[in-house]
Amino acid sequence: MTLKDIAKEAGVSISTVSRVINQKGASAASKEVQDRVWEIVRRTGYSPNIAARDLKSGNSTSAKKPTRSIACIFARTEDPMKDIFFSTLARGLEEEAFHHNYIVKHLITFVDIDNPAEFRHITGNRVDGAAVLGRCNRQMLSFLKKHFNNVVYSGLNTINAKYDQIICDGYQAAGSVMEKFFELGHTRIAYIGDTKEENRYEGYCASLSAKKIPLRRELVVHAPMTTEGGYQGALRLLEKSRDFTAIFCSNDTVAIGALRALQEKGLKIPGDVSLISIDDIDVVQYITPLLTTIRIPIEELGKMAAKILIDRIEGGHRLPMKILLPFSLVWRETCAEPGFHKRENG
Amino acid sequence: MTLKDIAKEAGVSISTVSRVINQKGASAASKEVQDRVWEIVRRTGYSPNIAARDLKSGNSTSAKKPTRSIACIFARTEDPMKDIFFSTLARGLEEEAFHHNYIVKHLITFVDIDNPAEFRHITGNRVDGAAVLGRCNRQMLSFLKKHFNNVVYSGLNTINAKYDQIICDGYQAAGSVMEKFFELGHTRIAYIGDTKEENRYEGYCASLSAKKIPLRRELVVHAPMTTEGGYQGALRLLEKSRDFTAIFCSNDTVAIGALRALQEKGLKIPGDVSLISIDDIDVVQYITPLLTTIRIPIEELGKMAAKILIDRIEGGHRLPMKILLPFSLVWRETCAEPGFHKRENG
DNA sequence: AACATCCGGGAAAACGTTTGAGTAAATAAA
DNA sequence: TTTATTTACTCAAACGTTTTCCCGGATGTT
Repeated sequence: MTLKDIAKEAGVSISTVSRVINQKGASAASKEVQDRVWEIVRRTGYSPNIAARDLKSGNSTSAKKPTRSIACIFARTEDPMKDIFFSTLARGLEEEAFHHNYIVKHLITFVDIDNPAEFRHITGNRVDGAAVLGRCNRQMLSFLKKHFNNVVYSGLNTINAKYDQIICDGYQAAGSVMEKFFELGHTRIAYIGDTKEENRYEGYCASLSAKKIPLRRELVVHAPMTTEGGYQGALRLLEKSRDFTAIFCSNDTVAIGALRALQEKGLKIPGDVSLISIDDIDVVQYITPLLTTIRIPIEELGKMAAKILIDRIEGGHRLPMKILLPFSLVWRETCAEPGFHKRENG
Repeated sequence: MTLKDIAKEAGVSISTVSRVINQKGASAASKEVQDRVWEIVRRTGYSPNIAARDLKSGNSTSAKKPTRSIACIFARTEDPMKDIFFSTLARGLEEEAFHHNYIVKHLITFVDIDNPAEFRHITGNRVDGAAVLGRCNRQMLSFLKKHFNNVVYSGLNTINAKYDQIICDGYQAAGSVMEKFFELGHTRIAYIGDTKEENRYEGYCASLSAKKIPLRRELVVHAPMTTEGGYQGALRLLEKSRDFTAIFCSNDTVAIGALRALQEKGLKIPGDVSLISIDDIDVVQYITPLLTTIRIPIEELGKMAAKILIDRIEGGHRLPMKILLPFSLVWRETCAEPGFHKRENG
């Protein structure tokens, strides 16, 4: 079904049909013609060819007419638990976008964010801007910038200063975690999580070095930031060394996995080992023991990302901006002073 | 940047540029011309206008040329925990689709699945078919059918037989839950969850009636299927009556919320009340007590949905098919015989 | 020498819209 | 009555591709 078909059937010109459908101005068409056209539209289930429409109205080129839609890009992990973080972020984004009358298109890369095939997938979309969530390398970023023009990053890592970024600083958050550990008297602190291009790991290292505590390789295990990663990571850690009183997990998901491994090995949390992580995703309130973690205002991060992206799209600002949202440690049950258990029992 | 611009700059015709870029056959162009064109393409960062391309190649109309992409449609809830179910389903879908060299576009409706504005959002996409997840009314379904032609539903509810559906029967699952309760000696069984157009509630009612147990209105509470819904639902249930020994929660998310409410009110699970739910989402293995629940093969559901949808797209079958995947009760810690505690202690 | 074949390349017709310019009739203003 | 204005349309030109048909020349075959 095309406008031509409708026009023929209604006995009017294509332009008339187009104008009826798009309600252009007052002198659209007579009531009679309008009714005839709409009847056909409804009966045949006609819906306009968006490619043609976009092509004509310039929606397809660089940035003539806005689409009032933004892309939300992130890489799907293999871990449902980890998706909670992204879901929450995405919800914030959607909510704020909706509030501005924007639509968000979810461009979820499946296999690999570096995969050129994924690029094609992403390129296929026409949006006014893109928000990229979680993790993103320079290559991807510059690609997105070139293609979508307006880009904002949201997550825990600081990225190249030429992009808008709304972040909760993982480096500083890690610092807070370590400081809390130090404050409680811990010095032998292990790390489980990603160690590559990861703010949080850098924060861990920096905190140790600021305290003149040497970094012990046997206390850091590189693991994917998933429950399985946390589980296996903790197991590997225990194999390498037991000489630690605290573990810093790079996120809640890792912590949840690690917790399970530790418990299976008969360790008491926080009796034998204290544990702090980062994120405060929704589920941590329902697991036992309740995770002591750094609260990231995830939904706010998403909302702010939408706000900044839309502001940029609409020309509100031109200079790249970096917005920092605050975090806070929420004290729950997985953390105590070293030797806490013994003293309590003795 | 358009083909015309490149053509002008390279001193060749538009057709030649197009051919070079699309690598058509052997007689594309001389090495010399190819190099010249590619140089300009790279330098200017040209990328083809997809609207024009789609329009021309018929990708925009009904179903001439396949896009090798499918839509994944579901309604975003306000609860991150509930999203786990959909994430898992979506991952299965993505994985299988990827395996068939299809791309999945995520069309997440935000506000309301019945909202016409959402329809526009969805209509904007060109895909070969659509998989709709979780919940879906007839109106939406027929709309999708009309627009996307190939539609498959996946979830726990049986839908109109004229659509492909790959489901895990919530009605029967509810029956299994109730049977288990009966087997353990429970007769006063409460229900928390959605009661409208919901298989699971129907299963609850049917099981009671099969056992000649009258349905007691004070033991069923209608609640949104979220943690908050489960929490509030359990609270309301306790206000209305305490005369029950077991609760059937319509999904894990509700169960997790309910569990919290019950524990806050000082009830022992499973000592004072037994609890069974449905889904077996990933997190239930990490909460305390471990949920006894019906295991739905969520990821399989997604995979099968992709498989069937793609088969239909490629003309593999024409008749609507209903595929049932098996479920199984996984026994964990929230369920026991009534009076279990007393006997154990005495 | 005559013929077919192949190869690099061009002209132009679509694809389904939107929209500015134009027109004939009806109505309003002079 | 004539002239302006509105109403209700139609025509046709774009938008940026892809693709079919064409052509001139080089090469190969009788």
